[in-house]
Formats: sequence, structure tokens, C-alpha cells
Amino acid sequence: MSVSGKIVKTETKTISELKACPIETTFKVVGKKWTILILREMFNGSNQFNRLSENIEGINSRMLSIRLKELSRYGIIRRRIISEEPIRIDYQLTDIGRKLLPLLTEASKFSLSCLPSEVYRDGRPRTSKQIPKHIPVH
Amino acid sequence: MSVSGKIVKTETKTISELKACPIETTFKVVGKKWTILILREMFNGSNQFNRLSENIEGINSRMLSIRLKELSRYGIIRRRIISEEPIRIDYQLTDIGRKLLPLLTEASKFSLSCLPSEVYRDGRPRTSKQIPKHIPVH
DNA sequence: CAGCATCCGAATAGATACTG
DNA sequence: CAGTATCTATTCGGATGCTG
Repeated sequence: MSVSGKIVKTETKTISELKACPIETTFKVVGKKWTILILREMFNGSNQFNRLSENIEGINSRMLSIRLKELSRYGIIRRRIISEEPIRIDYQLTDIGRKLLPLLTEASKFSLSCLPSEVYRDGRPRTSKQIPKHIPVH
Repeated sequence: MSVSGKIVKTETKTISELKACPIETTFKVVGKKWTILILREMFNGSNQFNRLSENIEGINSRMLSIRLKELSRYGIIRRRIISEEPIRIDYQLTDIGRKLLPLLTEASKFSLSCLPSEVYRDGRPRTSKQIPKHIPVH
């Protein structure tokens, strides 16, 4: 079996229940510009359009709007209208969305331990003791 | 501390050793089109330009060449010239590159368990028992 | 076999202004 | 507050042909 799980080999035949590479699929869904920053902020507790807009440096409302719609479509977040006065719109991670945390954690761990020149100001590697095993939310 | 590890809060001051979001950094490095397919094939044992070219459907030599250089630059793969006759070029994952496996595994797990309509031909969800916990290499 | 050069269209995203 | 509309700039990647 391949790393992608794309091809399942049984005794004599090769079958696949898959129509796309699972790894690639996930990257297509969350790998676009701004998407993981939005998710990161939502894990950090931002749940309104303007909070997200403020906390994600450089994003404009058009891109934020587009990405929020994509994430909603995939069931990763949910848009809700809070009808109490003043009426608000609130975005929440769904159960599915919260399942992205291990992926984000692995992504964080990888760059912190393997790409020091890309993430650290001083560009110098840290020992594994200096790198948090679990990236806390908050 | 944020989920990104971007801000480290100590008693009274907020300091950051980071110049970029670690999650975003990893996605920038491996999130481009073709990159993870190349890595997947390398985890599956392809280590020559033309093997990769054959095994990654749709890629052209220009894109393969560009991506291999990027990955080399990040230290994720290594290009070697095998001087035995016939002379060959061979690409290998480095120790750093192999550290990407948990990330690829998480990516795979996510789509298999949370995006069935994107990965399965029949679009139907599987129970967690039906989803491999560890995506084997080979 | 392992690429590079060029050209070009498509997709992506930024800037700006406006709205119920 | 929570977006939409429009226009433009840039980036990306596909096609094709060539090379030591």
C-alpha cells in the first residue's frame, strides 16, 4: 500500500475506493493562502468577521469572506446568526474543524524543529527540549 | 500562548523569538502544487527524476525540476550524482525530509475521516475502524 | 536520462470603493 | 458590523521545444 493509501493491494487485484489522494485533498482544502491563519485564529478564540480581520495581518475583507465560505462549505466551520440585540454573526469551528488540530500541531512542530532559518529571528536551531511537544490553544 | 506558538507570554512581558508563523511556514514550504505528491512518491521509493515524472500523473519536467530544487534548498531532499556507469542522479529524503511523515499522515487521516465526499468514489464516510491509523510507507 | 528556456493563459489575490 | 463589487497586478503553472 502506498503512503497515500491510494492503492490498496489485495491478493491478486488492485482496487481503490479513492478518487483522490488523501494527502493532496487535505492540502487543497487548507493549504491556500490565509486559510490556516484563519483557522489558527479561530483556535485562538476569534469568532467574528472583524476580529479575524484585525488579528490576521494583511488580509482584506474579500479574501476573508472567500475563505470563510470555503471552510463553511467543507464543514470545517459554521456560520451562525446570533439574533440577540445587537445582532451578530459568529463563526465556530465544527467537530470536523477541531480535528484539524493535530495537523496544525504537526505543521508547527516541523518548522520549529526542521526549518529554524525560516521561523526564528536568529535562524538558529533549538534543541528538542526547547520545542513544545504540544502547541497549546491559547 | 497562541496555537501558532507565535507569542510567548512570560510573567510580565511578551516576547517572540519567531519571525514567522510556524504553521504557515510549513504550509508555504510543502503546500504548493505537486510538492506533497513528490514527497509521497519519494516515501514510496521513487528516487530518480524520470521515475518521479512517470509516477506523478500530469506533472511536467519544468514543475518537477522547480519543486525538486525548492525541496533541496530547504534540506528536505538531497540530490546526488552516482558516478558509477551509467551515471545517474538520485534524490533522497534527508533526515529532515523524513520528519515530514507525521504531517503527511495527519493530512491523510483528516481527509479520510472528515472529507469523505472529496476522497471516496462513493462519497460515503467510513467508520474509524475502517481508516488505517498508520499510513504505511509501501 | 535529467533537465533548461521561452512563451502564454489561467488562476490568484491585492486595492479600492461601496452597502444594508 | 459584515460583508459585496469591480478592477487590476502578480503569480503560477501548462505547453512546447531544445540540450549535453
